[in-house]
Amino acid sequence: MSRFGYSDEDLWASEPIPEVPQDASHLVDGLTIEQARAVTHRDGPLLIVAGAGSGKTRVLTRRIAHLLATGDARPAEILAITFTNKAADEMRHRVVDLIGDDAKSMWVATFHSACLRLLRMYPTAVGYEANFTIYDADDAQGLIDRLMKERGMDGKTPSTRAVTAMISAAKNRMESPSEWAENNSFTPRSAEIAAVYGAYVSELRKSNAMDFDDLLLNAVRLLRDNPAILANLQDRFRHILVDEFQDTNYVQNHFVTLLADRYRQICVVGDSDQSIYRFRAADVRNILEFAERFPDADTVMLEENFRSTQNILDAANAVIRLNTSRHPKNLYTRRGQGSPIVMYKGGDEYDEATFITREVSRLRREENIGYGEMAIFYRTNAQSRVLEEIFRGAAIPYRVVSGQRFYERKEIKDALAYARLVVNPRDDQAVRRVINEPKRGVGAMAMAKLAIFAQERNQSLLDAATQVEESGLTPQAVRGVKAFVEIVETLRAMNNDLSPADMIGAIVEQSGLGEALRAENTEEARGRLENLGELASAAAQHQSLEEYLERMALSAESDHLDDGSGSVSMMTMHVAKGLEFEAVFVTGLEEGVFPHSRAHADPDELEEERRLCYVALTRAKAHLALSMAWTRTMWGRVVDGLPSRFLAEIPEELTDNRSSRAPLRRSTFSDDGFIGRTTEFTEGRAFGAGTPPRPTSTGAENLGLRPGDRVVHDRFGGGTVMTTEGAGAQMRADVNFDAHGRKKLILAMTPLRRA
DNA sequence: TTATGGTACTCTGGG
DNA sequence: AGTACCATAA
Repeated sequence: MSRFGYSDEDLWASEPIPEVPQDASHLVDGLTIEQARAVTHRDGPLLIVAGAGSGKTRVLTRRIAHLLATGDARPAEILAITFTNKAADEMRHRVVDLIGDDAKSMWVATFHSACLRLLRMYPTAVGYEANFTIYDADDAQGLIDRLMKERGMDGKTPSTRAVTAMISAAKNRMESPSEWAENNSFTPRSAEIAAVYGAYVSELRKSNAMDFDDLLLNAVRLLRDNPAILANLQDRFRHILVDEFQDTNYVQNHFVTLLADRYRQICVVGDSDQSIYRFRAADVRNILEFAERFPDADTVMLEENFRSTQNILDAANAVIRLNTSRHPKNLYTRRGQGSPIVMYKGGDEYDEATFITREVSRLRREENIGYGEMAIFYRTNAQSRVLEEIFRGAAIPYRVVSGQRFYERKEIKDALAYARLVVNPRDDQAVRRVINEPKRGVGAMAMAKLAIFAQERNQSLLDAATQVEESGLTPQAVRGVKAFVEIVETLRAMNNDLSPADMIGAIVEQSGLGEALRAENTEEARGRLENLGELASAAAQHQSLEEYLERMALSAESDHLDDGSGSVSMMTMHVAKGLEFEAVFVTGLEEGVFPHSRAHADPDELEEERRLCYVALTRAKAHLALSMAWTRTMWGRVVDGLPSRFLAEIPEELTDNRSSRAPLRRSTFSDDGFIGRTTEFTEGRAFGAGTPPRPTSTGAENLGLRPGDRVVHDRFGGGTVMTTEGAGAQMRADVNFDAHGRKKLILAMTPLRRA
């Protein structure tokens, strides 16, 4: 058994085939006819079109159990692919519950971890050493940024971000740098971008490292270019099941198709309406065209929803119906109409959050719904802060299910960078990360010189660093580099004798990270130390540092989420996919927030936002509330918002408008455009009853304002226009007020005149 | 040359 | 409200 925890013998271990197949009939108990068809279908490709809440996971797990119980498959012949580790774990547990421990030798994994496992078994077939490490998104972007700057690109146009995204997209389409250049000749600076892409690829190889995209890409290369290995794996994985197939991209589809090509025992499950990973190169066509790729495929449609009330389904259907590229479906439920969908339009995000705490308490009190059965969704992570603040104030237990991985915290990444060097001394990005962490006098200049020195000698950074005396660095820098080399070598020697947990401890102490944090003596530093302690305890569960490292690299924080535990869950709508809650709150339903402003100019993006909305709404079993805020602080500035189009798309008869008539928090009126007219709205007007509190225009949008113009605001006084955008009723201006700072205002709502 | 404090810029989304 | 980048002091 290798230190990575996988081996060939492991893969080929023979298993006894049950002499007498177990009785499998109980595995279709309680299923609908269509579900049972999906479970018992044999011989040939199968597409399961599974609407939201149609019992998809149940069908998948029953199908696997059924394959095993009937003796049609041995556990070792099954490869089941999901998108999250959490889904994989759950599926494995549920199958084990159904048919027992035999099932443990199945491969139930995410695309990334399945590919990684294969690559660890055959690294040399794709030109890697077995101890390759994984570059996370930060490492990748950092490397690309450096390569761009070396080529005189300043990282502005195109931005490092944009180039990183282009390279990732190219990899996911399996385009080489030269192919990319050909296909993108109209992209500004395409030749330079292609050069960066090419250099990026070779840097990764030189460092014996792969990025996330490489895991998929190299796995496909492994299969495509090594017929013997492919044949072996096809024999091994005779039964392939893929969950969330609508979110697969070109490489993933390729991977699955190669493996399934021989025996064609492939079952894919998905719902085109829930495809929300376009930004990750997911291609809905993979599911829409599955039947063309496998002409002998059978299709099962699961249209009965077992999760939500009809009101919730009607609302979700009303929104998704407006998309054009989809398989029309007709979701129905036998659960009855249910309670209406609650709508709330708050003055600002604090008011919105306060409404949610009130409603959470009411649901708990009157409907007897536990906190653990409630969830709050938002479009972007930044929106969680105010919600957390208000929940803390209301003393309601909550937890944020962060999309951010635990290991993205700085201290964790630093410790893991040392660990990566222990495993793979050629990991240059890890050297760059921690050679001066904690500070040992090796700054940017020293690092640049060391890199040139290494390049001249065609060595990795760490190898070059061992001969730093010859590099011509300043004495201070030489001392620092030598100390660093010493630390890494000590740690490498220790790795043979220490457990993973002790290794993390040794890393923290030997590197000086621990001491630096203790010296800081702040609350924050103590928190970071605690995180490092957590890292060590988590490592205790693993065989080796190597194995732990890769588990960390591919794990999301949401994977470690235990269920319920009596707290209200807060998460992005993307994280929410696949989950369900008794009560769901969807927040921030404002144009520009949700749908995100990025989608306004792009119909495809808008369709994706709509699918995201569909996903969010269909998470709710019994209670659904939608809310927005008329003003919201974003980027530290107060911004006016208009209700999301999604709100208007939901038929009014399904809803119950609970917008507050109570006097709003002062902050609502202290910072935005309609101050000074509050009496006009508060006297007898149903503010918040579903209409904007500003029936007429102030006329400020017709002043023809341009940057540099001086203006006077009823309350904020004099100011200078910085920028304007839009026109007519939608026209906004960014004004820098002499006494009140910068505000972003919708002019039609703003009591503003020329100075 | 490196460490540090102030200013600019950004916030989709995740393995 | 953070974080990245840049000018300035040590």
